[in-house]
Amino acid sequence: MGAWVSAECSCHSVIQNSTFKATEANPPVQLRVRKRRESRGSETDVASYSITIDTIGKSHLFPHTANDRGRTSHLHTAGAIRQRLPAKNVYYYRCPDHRRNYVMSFAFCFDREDDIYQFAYCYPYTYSRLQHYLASLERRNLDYLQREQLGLSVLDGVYEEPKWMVLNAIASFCPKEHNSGPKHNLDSCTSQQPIPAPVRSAFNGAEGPGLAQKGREQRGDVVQNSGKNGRFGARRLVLYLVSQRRRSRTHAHLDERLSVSPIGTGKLSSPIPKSRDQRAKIMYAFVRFLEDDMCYALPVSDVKDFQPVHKRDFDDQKVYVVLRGAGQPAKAHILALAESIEEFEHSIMQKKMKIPKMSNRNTVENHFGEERMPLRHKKVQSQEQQRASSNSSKSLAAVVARLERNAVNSCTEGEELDRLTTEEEEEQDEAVVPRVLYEELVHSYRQQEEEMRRLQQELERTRRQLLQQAKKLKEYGSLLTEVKELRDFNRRLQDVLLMRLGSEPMHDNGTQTIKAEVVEPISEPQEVCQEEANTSSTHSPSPRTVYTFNDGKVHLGGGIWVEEEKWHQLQRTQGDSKFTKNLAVMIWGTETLKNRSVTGVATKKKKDALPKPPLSPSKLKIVRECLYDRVSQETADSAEITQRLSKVNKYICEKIMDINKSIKNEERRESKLLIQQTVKMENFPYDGL
DNA sequence: GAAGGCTCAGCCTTATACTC
DNA sequence: GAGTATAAGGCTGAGCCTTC
Repeated sequence: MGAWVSAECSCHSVIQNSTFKATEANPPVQLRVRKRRESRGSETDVASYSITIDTIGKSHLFPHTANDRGRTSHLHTAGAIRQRLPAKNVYYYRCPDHRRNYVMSFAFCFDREDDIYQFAYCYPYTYSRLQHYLASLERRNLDYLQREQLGLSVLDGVYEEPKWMVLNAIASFCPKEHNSGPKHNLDSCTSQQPIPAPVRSAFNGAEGPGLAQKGREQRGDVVQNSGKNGRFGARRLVLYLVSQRRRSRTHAHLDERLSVSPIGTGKLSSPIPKSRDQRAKIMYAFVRFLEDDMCYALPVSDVKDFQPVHKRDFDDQKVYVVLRGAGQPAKAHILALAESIEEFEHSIMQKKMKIPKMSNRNTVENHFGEERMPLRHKKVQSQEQQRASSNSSKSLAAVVARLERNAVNSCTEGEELDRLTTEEEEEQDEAVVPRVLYEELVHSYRQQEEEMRRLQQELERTRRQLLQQAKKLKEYGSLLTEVKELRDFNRRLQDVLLMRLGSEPMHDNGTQTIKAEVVEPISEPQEVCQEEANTSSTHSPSPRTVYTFNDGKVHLGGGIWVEEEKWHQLQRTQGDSKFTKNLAVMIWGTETLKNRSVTGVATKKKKDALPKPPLSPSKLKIVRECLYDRVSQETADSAEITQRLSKVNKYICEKIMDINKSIKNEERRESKLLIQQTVKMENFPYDGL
């Protein structure tokens, strides 16, 4: 079919206000109707349509509406007969054809194409809940409220006992946009709002003994006008209380019982029978004049157009015209009614009657010399101010906390009815929150708390991971620094090695150098390392030498200086062994060497031998470097160089043993010489003889 | 000055113990 | 098992002295 449906919505549609109301121009929620290819038996003319509401998100649903099966059961249709759509025919699901948006779909058969069908997505308000609320209203003992049994409805052979309130007529006074259900109607009826209060007074007075003629005249107009604006009249409200299955019968019964026509078209029977004796007893009114806030107890006859029926038959918000002093009329509020002045005094002394503060002007004394600030008035005032200031910024947590507090209070009271009573009383001061909404808010709050805990745990875990990463990064930085140092050290070593390998003698311009004296001249010039410049002034500058000559000494490196002459002699020695041994004697001397070993390891040949102190590794290094310089000048074979250098320790060890051997031989020679001299001395006398 | 003998530093071998 | 450090002993040759 593919046409838009004029889906008129009631004001208590779940989709707030008019969002559910589809129009052809700009449908906020699209109702797409598609004719189904089916028929109901022989009634082929009856069209069956599949109605789909596009992009209706979960936020549009009642909290408990969408169950686990994704269905909703609170769709209603109001055509000729108002009925509830079966849950099995209503579907709520994600539709792939609508980009996986939520879609509500239900099938419906339009019996008559010329009729107007209204679909309403209503918030459920159960009969039991309504009964509880009515009970709580009864306990408030409102003078303008009376509840009585109106009639019985037939429901499958079982007679219900619906009760009806005369306030149903006033329910229609509320504007359409505020009429969101039976409970709201009742709230509106029983409140002190500008519209219900005078109407209520007029209504009570119209059929009751205290109704003024003017009020009687106004009643019909007000009711009639309100009935035009209101969506649900009295009869519609009745429909909430009785069974729908016997609507016509029950309705007729109610009409008969009420003896009324539809609201605004006929007269109402007296819903609140009042005793004239009760009215007759009201003799005095305690009033406060607006002009000076003075309070007086005056006869009710001084109040213009005021004939109270009972002690609370007045509107404390209404401004009455009261004859004051010498018959001068003045505007005043009625604070209380009593049979006598003594009763006023007694009530004030017993603090049963509170005198509200009328204005913010300076303190004034009332007739009794007392000034009282009614607690309730003060509470309401402060709450209104607080509500006005913080209503917009009220957080979800605060709302939930309040709801939880109310729930706890209600649970401690035990009885459900008491809880409802308490709730209804509180509802006068605070916004009413449905229980389903409360439960949803609590559930949402719990979920958010859980989510917050989870996020906090995740945050803590992430923080620990960051700390570990930072620690690893720090370790990595130190390792990186160490690697860099090692790399630099290795590079330096490589440079030194390359320098050693590339340091060749040296002169190519005829200038004699030190090494040229001891080694054979090399035909080709080679690069020399200029790592250490020759600062000696006694020799011709040789950029190829690696040793520093200064003041007759040669610096071998590591702070080791040797005599230049001895160094020259050393260069003339042949063989690695002699070179190494002589260099060792030059560096350490024989006196040091005879008491040392190369590595400090004790000899194994003698079990009780004590280890001799080792030679300095740095000086050993110098010896090796000198030998390396020498060998590298003779050969470029690294293997040979390595092999020859590996004998440095051995050479030095041999030198040490040779020294010791020499010493021993010397001792032996001395001893032998001594023996020989002794022998000569012993033989001398014989020779002389 | 030449030849021979002696001395001893240097070198090599061997043995031992230890480490890798 | 290979390599190393240490010690001891033997071999060699240069150097010195003596002798011729």
